[in-house]
Amino acid sequence: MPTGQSDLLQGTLDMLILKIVALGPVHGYGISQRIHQISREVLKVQQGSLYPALHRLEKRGWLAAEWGESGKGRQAKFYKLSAKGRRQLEQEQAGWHRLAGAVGRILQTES
Amino acid sequence: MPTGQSDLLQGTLDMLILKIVALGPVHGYGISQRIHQISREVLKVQQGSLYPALHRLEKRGWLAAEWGESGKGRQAKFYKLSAKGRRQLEQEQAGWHRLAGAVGRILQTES
DNA sequence: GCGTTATAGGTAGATTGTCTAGGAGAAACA
DNA sequence: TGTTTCTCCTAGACAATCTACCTATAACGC
Repeated sequence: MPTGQSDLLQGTLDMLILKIVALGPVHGYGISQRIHQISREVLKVQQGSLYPALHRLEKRGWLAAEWGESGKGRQAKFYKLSAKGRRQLEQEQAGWHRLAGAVGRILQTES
Repeated sequence: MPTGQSDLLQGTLDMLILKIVALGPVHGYGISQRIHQISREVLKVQQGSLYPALHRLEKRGWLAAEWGESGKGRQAKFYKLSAKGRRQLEQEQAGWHRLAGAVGRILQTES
């Protein structure tokens, strides 16, 4: 648990959300489920982290929200990626690979 | 810049410090230099992050400090890894691989 | 009918880690 | 003499996540 009490790597949540939404419109609850599933139960997004993050991303114009009907007959807020959000996702992915690669190099250093 | 204004991936600093110290005794200033060099200038540890982190790690018993002479004729505080610190490093490395792998799986997901 | 679980949205406050922006002193170099 | 480099440090701000809570409806077991 590098982040102490965290179920995530701090700073990656926005990128993960953008990525999931890029796969197609989803509602918030579905985003947390997909992150959990695709990560094979490794990553877990708490609701107290998820919803503030979604509002943050919408406010920055990276996501657009629309109320609709979930597959289970309930009202849900569906998010989709804006063009700005897609550019942001690309930047964040590039930054991730840069930083994760650098961390990897340090961890691999011997003697 | 996944972490916004950060030069690091939040939560990895302790692990990086433990790893560098595991390579052999070093003083704080040297740790930041080595992280910068080994990461090929990608990672940069600010002094305002470094020293609090070192004190934190020492307080937790993962590092032991001792004053000595740096190669440049100056007094410097040299850190070495304790047995507890070595175990902690192993755990943090395992956690890193778990989480970074999970993030990677999500980023690789297609359509 | 009743309680529980799952689905879906949300907020408030605390914690924590890192950053910015300072300060200090000694050595080396112009 | 002044500037850069080396080495240590702290205070306060900021941002992200967590815990803990709230609401409401559908479905299921009993």
